[in-house]
Amino acid sequence: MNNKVRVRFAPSPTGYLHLGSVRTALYNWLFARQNQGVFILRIEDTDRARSTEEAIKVIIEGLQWLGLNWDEGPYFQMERLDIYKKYAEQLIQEEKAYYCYCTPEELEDIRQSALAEKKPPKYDGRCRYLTEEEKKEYEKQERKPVVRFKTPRKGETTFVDLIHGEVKFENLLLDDFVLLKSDSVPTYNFAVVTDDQLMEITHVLRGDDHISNTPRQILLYQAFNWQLPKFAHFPMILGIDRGRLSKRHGAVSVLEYKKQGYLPEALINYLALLGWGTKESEEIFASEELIKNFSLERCGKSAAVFDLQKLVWLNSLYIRQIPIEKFYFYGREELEKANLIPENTDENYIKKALALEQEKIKLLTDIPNLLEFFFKEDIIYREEAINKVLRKEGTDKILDDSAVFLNAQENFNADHLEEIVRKYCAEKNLNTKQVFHPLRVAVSGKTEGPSLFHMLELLGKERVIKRIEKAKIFTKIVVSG
RNA sequence: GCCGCCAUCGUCUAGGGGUUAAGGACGCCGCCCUCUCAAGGCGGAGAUCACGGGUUCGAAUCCCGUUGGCGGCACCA
Repeated sequence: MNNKVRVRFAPSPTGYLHLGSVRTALYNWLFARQNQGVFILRIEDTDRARSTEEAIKVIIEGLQWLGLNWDEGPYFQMERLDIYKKYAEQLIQEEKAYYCYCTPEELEDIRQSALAEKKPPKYDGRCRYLTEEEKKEYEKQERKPVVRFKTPRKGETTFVDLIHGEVKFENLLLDDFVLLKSDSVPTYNFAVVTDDQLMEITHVLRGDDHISNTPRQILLYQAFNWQLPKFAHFPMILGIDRGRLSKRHGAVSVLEYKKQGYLPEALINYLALLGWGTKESEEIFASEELIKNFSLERCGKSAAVFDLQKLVWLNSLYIRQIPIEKFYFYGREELEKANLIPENTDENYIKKALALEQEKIKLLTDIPNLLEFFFKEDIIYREEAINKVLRKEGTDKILDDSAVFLNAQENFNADHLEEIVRKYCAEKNLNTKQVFHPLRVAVSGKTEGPSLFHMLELLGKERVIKRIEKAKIFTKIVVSG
C-alpha cells in the first residue's frame, strides 16, 4: 500500500479568503512539503446560494500570492455530483440511508418542539421507516426527498486527534443528517468524506470548528467500510475581544493584507507562529525553515488572538531584510500608484531614495508618504517643523550662509558635505544640531528622515539651494497672538 | 438547552512532577548610541501558571470538579 502523505485544503468559495483558512492551508502545505507529500486544492462549492466565481478567484490569487502552491486540483465539487449520487445510492441500497420527504416547515416544527422540551434540536427520524404507500403518497405530492443517513442510535464514536488526543461522542446525540439535498447536491459532511476517500487523503488537517463534524464523518467511513484518515484539528484564530476573528476586528481577507503593504513572507511567518512554536521559541522562519521545523505535535490546543502589532513588526523586519533590487520592485510600484514618479526619473535616483528609507518602512504603503519629498518639487513644510525648527532664533542667518557655501561646492557627495558643514559649525561656534536641523527641515519639510548628508547628495545642489531659499520665508514670519 | 474543545505576562508562546518566587518574542517605559526618525544595544514594569479540591515528601506540570471563553447541534461549509 502506498503511504505517501496526501493532504488537502478545502475552502468554500463564499466571500474572501479568511486568515484562519489561510493558516489551515499553510499548515497543510507545510505538512505536505515536509513529507514530500501531495497538497491538493479542492473547492467546496456545494452551497449554490453563496458560492461565487469571484470568491474562487480570490482563493487562488491569495494562495498564489503567499506561495502556497498545490500539486493537484483545483477540484470542484459541483463538477462531481454524479459521484456523490452514486455513493448515496449505494448506501440506500444497503439500507444505511433513506429518503426523507419532510418539508423545511415540518423540520422547523420538529426543531422547535424539541427545543421547547429542552431537548437537542435534532431530526427525529420519522421518515426512516416509511411504508411504500406513504412514499407513493409523498411522490404524488411531488415532494422532492433528501437522502438521510441512518445514524446508529447507540454506541459511541471515538477518534484520536493528532493534536487533541482521544475525542469521544455519543452516537445517540447525533441525528439522521442529510447526505443529498433535494436537488441532489451533497451536503458538506457527505461530500467531504467521499472526496477525501476518493482523493486518498491520508491526513485531514482542518479547523477546530470541525471537531463535532468528525463523528458524523467517521460514521460514514464505517458505513462504506473505508479506512479512516488521520485527523488533526487546529484551534481557532480570535480577535482581540476573544471572539471569532471577523471583519469588525479589521482586515480578515488575505488580499486585503497584500493591499495594505504586507509581504507574503511576513504573513506566512506570523501565521505559522499563531498556534505553533518551537522549543526554543524562535520567531523568525523563512518558508524552508518552517517546512523543516513544523510539526503537528508542537501545535497548540488553545485558540490564539490575532495581534496586528506583531505582524507589523515582522513585516518591517522582512522589509529591512530584502535586497534593494527586490525592495525597488515593490517600492516603485507603490510610488507609481501614488503618482509620485515624474517622467524621465532615473532608476538609480529612485533606488537610492528607497535605500535611504528602507529601514524605516513598516508597510510598503508607507513608502509614498516617506519618500514624497524626493520626488515632488513643491514640498510641504510641516507646521510642527516650521515652529520647532525654522522659527528658532538665528535660523535665517544659518540658512543664508548655508545656501552660499553649499552653492560654492563642486563636489556634492555626502562625506564632503558633512565635512564642510561641520567646519562651518566650528567656525561660527555653533552646535551641529543648530545647523543640521534647519537644513533637514529646509530640504525635506520634516524633522525626521534619513541621514542629512546623504539626503543632500541625492537631492542635488540645485534642488537643495532652491529649497533652502524657500524655507527662509518661514523663518521671518512672526506668529501673532 | 445539549454535546465537544480549550485555559501560563495585555498578546503570541517555552516549560509536561523537584535545577522556575516561570524563559523568549511583540507591545509599553527608561537609558545608551546619534544630525532627526528609525534600527541597534542595555535595563525595567508586566503571570500568586482561571478557581476549588485531591494524588505526592514535592504540582504551572497528573486526576476530579467548578467557572469562563470558543465551537457544533441546518436541505451552510
